[in-house]
Amino acid sequence: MMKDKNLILVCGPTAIGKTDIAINLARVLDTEIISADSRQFYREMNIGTAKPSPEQLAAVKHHLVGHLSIHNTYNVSRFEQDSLAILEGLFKTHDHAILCGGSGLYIDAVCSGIDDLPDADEALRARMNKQLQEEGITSLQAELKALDPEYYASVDPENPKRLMRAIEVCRLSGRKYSGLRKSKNKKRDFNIIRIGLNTDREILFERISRRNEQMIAEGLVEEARELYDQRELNALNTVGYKEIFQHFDGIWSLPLALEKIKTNTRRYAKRQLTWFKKDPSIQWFEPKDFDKILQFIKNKN
RNA sequence: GGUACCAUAGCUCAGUAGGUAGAGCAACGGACUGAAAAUCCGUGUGUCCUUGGUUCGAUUCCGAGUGGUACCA
Repeated sequence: MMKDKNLILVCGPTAIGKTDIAINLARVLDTEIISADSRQFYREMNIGTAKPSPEQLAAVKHHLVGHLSIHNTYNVSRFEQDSLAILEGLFKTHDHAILCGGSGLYIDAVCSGIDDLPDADEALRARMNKQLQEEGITSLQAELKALDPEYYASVDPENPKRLMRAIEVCRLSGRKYSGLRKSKNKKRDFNIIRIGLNTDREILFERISRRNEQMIAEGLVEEARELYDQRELNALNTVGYKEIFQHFDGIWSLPLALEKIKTNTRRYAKRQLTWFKKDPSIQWFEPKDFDKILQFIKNKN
C-alpha cells in the first residue's frame, strides 16, 4: 500500500489556468504532471489545444502530452492504463503526483476506474453509422431495445453515440451492456486530492475570448491548414480546428469563424463545469489563490 | 431641412383583423463508462421606444416626441 502517496487532481473548465497552477504545484512539491486532456495527446495539434509551451514543458516533466499522432487510435481505457503505469513509477521516488486536465471522463477513469468492456470496433461502427444515415435513429433504437431492454430504458434514446456504443458492446461480448457495467469504484492505493478551479462566468468567458484571439495571433489558421487534409479524423473534430475548416470551405469568414470558436469554447467550458460540479469531493478555488491551494494540500498530508 | 419606412427577448426578426407576445441564434440548466474539446436532452429570460388620444381594454389604431435607415434637398 502507498497510503503516503498523493495524487493531486487539478481540474476545471478550459482557459481557467490549470496549466500554471499545476506547474507551480509541481515545482513546490518537486514532482511531475500527467495531462488529462484528450486533445493535447496529439503531437500535430499545438496552438489550438493550448498545449503547455516548450518552456513550460521544459520546466516540469509532463506525461501524455503529444505522445500520440492524430492517426493513432486511443481511448479512455488505454489512458487509464498509461496513467496508472506512470503513477506507479513516479510514486517510487515521489510522494506527490499531479493529474491536470479538463477531460472529465478521462479523469474519472484514473481516479475511479472504468469497467472491463470491449474496445471500439471500426467495422461495426461503420455499419452502424451507415444504418443511422440510411434508416434513421429509430433503427438503432429498435436494435438496442432487442439486445438490452434494461439499458435501453435508461439511455438517452436520441443520442446516437450512446446507442451505438451499447449495441457495439452487446455484439462484441455476446452479453448485455447493462450486465457488464458494474459502475463500481476501483480502489486506488494512493490518496487523491481533488482541486477544482473556477471563477465568475463573466471572467471565464473573457479569458476564453482572449485565449482564442491569442491562438489566431500565434498561427492557428496556419496550423489548421496543415491538418485540413486530415479533417475527417476524430482528433480533428475539435473546437478551434473545425471552425477554421469551415472557413477554408468558404462557409464562414475568418472573423465569423473566430466568433464560432469562442461560442463553442464557452459551451465546452459549460459542459466541463456540469461534469465536475457533480463530484462533491472536489474542493474549489479561484485560480489566483495558489497559496490557499497549497495550504489545502499540505493540510491533507 | 423635406418625404418615406422602421423601433418587440442579449442579437436577427415574426406576430397580435385591439384581449399584455414567439422563432432561430446566444444564454442558462442537465445527461454522460473505449469517438468525450465528442454526442445528446431540457428551459423564454420582455416597461412590445416615450408620451397624449380613442376604447371596457392599446404592443397593435390616431397624434406628437425621440432615435435609426433610405431617398430628396
